[in-house]
Amino acid sequence: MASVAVENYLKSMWELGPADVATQELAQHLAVAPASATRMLQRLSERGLVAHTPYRGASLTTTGERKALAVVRRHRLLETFLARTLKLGRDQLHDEAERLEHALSPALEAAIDDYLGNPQRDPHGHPIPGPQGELPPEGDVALGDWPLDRPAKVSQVPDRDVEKLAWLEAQGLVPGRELRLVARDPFDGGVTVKLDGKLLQVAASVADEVRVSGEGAT
Amino acid sequence: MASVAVENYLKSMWELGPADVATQELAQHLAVAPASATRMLQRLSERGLVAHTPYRGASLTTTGERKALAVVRRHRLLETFLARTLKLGRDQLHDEAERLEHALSPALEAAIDDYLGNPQRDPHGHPIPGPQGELPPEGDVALGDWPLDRPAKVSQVPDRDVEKLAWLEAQGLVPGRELRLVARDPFDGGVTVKLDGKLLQVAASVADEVRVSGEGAT
DNA sequence: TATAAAGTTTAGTCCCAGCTAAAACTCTCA
DNA sequence: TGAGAGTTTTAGCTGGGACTAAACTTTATA
Ligand SMILES: [Mn+2]
Ligand SMILES: [Mn+2]
Ligand SMILES: [Mn+2]
Ligand SMILES: [Mn+2]
Repeated sequence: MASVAVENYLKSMWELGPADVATQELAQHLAVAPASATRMLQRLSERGLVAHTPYRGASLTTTGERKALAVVRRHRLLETFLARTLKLGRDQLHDEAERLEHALSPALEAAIDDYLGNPQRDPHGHPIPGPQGELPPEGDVALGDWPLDRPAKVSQVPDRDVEKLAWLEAQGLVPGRELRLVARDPFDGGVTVKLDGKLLQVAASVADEVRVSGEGAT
Repeated sequence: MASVAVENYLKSMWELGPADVATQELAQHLAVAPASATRMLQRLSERGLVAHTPYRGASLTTTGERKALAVVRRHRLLETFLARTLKLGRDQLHDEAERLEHALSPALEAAIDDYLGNPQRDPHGHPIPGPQGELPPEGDVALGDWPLDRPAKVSQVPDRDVEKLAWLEAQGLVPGRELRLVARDPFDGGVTVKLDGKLLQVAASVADEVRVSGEGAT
């Protein structure tokens, strides 16, 4: 029903939301000219998928969000499926899923979900929306915001940025890994963590994209 | 590089070739108006993928055939992959592969090929072209053309027609199955086969789409 | 508070790929 | 051989989705 372009716009809107998204931000995220984003927002608004206030920004309607979550679900199921079957590394998953997500029938989506045993998270630790878009509130917190000395477990790593992902992988900072914060740079938000007895400097830009939780941490 | 539409046209040209393909035949195969097929043939001709003689028909150039075989390879690898991992039935494979085949990167194609152990045939028994489009000549022969009483093994079944496929499956007429021809209708080309001691009437339209070979048949 | 800068939308084009209707071609057969 | 039937191409239109340049709003700054 929805074209590849429409699905991509909706997914971007969801990723940048839920607050009003600026035309320019959306355009940048999709590597498209601002004028193109405006045109599309008008079409999406026409179709009731987006609420657009000219010059002010746009946000997903309930219908739009439901469709966006369907794309996110397919994306994350595919990442999980490719990792499980083909043993692809975390840094190879995103780009493949980015294209395949638009070619998955409901039947195949269900078959994959079934095969994987209804997984709750993808290999980056991102939660997988349910068949109707259900997404339980998760208590994960940005690494930079975790209190000092409290044991934590890595729950989410970024999926888009292959550079960061490779570095995290090399340092062993992957979902499931336990660590503690030993220091926080008060200016730029960078942190020093201890994992496996070793100290590691994590830049603010990276710490922003890694999420942790206290669940199951010793 | 090539759009979904272009890839589909090339694949259809290959399936209908190698002789000159009529505009109408191509259009029908793609469920498109003849005028649309003409337009596309002109564009493909412009790009050197097709040799088109107005009012006479068109055929793939070497470059065009190479690209077509790349699509066929992805299609058949995907069918094999989905069957192996998700245990999808032979009748569920084609439609899914039809869309996914356009979203497969060279890296993922290679990973799947590797995972499957470089399969030579897909679940319908169709040969899978190699990475460079290599397709060894195969000696399989239409079921209707097989001599009487000589043992044969089913090597290929159709993939597009879910009806026929379901019937074949129900009768046990699947790749690998051994059988003998016991009679041939001289008028319409239908045949009677014996498999597992039981006799079975096979209509000409079905017998045309099933291929057999003598290899490994007792 | 006026004006400049930044952000957004409109206007005008382009390409792709589909459609219908009309014109052109080819083939067959009387 | 020359209609008429069938096939193919051309002509003209549509919609999706991209672009640049120009116009318009909003926001920031002097
Ligand atoms: Mn991803
Ligand atoms: Mn992910
Ligand atoms: Mn197929
Ligand atoms: Mn097949």
